[in-house]
Amino acid sequence: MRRRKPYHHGNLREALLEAAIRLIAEVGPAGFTLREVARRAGVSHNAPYRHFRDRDDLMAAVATQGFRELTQAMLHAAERQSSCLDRLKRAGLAYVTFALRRPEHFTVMFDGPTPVKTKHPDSAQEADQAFGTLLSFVKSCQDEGRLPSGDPVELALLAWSMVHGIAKLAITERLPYQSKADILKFAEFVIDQSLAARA
Amino acid sequence: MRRRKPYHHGNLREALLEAAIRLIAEVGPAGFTLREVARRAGVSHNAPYRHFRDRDDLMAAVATQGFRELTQAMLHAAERQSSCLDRLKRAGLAYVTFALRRPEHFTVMFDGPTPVKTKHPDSAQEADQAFGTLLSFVKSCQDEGRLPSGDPVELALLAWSMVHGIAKLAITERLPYQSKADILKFAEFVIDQSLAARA
DNA sequence: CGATTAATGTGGCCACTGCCAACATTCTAG
DNA sequence: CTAGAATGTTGGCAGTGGCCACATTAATCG
Repeated sequence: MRRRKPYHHGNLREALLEAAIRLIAEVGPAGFTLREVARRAGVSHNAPYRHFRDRDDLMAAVATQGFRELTQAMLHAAERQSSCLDRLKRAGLAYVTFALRRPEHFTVMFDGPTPVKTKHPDSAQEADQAFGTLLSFVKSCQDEGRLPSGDPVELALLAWSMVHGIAKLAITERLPYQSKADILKFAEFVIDQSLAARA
Repeated sequence: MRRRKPYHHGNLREALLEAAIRLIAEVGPAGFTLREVARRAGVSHNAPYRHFRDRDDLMAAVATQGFRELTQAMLHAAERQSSCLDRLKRAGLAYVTFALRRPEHFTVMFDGPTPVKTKHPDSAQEADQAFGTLLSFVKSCQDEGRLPSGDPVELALLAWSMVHGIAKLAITERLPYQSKADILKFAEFVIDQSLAARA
């Protein structure tokens, strides 16, 4: 759409998104401020309104990007795994890894009560795609008879709840593990337990 | 401490807490405002500062109360269960039920990045007690040989992650279930799967 | 080309917030 | 009964989100 320096600033929208992400990383989603974002992008406090309806709209854009990255991370992690169960496991670990690497993204993606979902279809669609990725791994395991047949959605939701719980507790520092490595080890333990049960 | 009508207002602290909880229930933790709480309690916008250091301190008080209620709910649910596994299962379901009944409390309790934990020891202590309750159920199952021996903390964290993930996804409306009954049915399915695996 | 029009960025404004300081009132001790 | 502590009030400041009217630049079309 905008290949060459398009308008006044250049490409403000992208710049604002970047600035927003960095700001959230510094002060958290709560301390996040539209005006500070504008400041960092070097524009007036009102410029962002030309690209985002309001504060929440910018947040939703951050979330959208986060979901895309999450989907990619899961797909990438599952590559080159010969066993379908391994693919599922790797995807789950990638989910937790993503949360640890981008805790602010993760928070924005999942803490919004759901205004994001109703008023920002882009975000919702990317979220569905992320879940769809997990779901496809579950289905392929069922096809190979490595998971019990039954509602694949229910099983995928089980897996999702699992890794989501771990991720959320981890980034809010509720788990008694210090390093990311320890957290991932715990995640692996949990996933192995769940998968071993029905292998 | 304060049995008889103590001071000017009566007992402002309690009134503020109640007003805060109702306000959060209406507008969510984000839209929550100290001044609005004061308004609802019928006092000036600065009165709350005599009872709470700042906004976060009030939030922490809400969280503290939430953790207490959560602990009670789990203990109560586990009563009169003859099997230790049933106690564990009931406690887990009570965790999800609590989240569904008091989503605002739950959000305040677990969404804070962790300023709550460091600056508000009361809240942290009540949170530990809630986890301790879960842990005790796990331990008693191990003692009876109904759960594999091993680090009980690790198993309790597994259980916690599980129900926490379900609860969080449920109250942010990420699960494709409409009624609380359906959500609880799903939670039961998940718990049964996990427990059946190692019975 | 040149002028019109839409897209983008700016400064000013309002209501609101959290929090601080100074002051007023009421309770409790001595 | 009085001094001092506890509680509540008024006023103020800096900062925010979001609206408006205005300025400036880019894209389009005669």
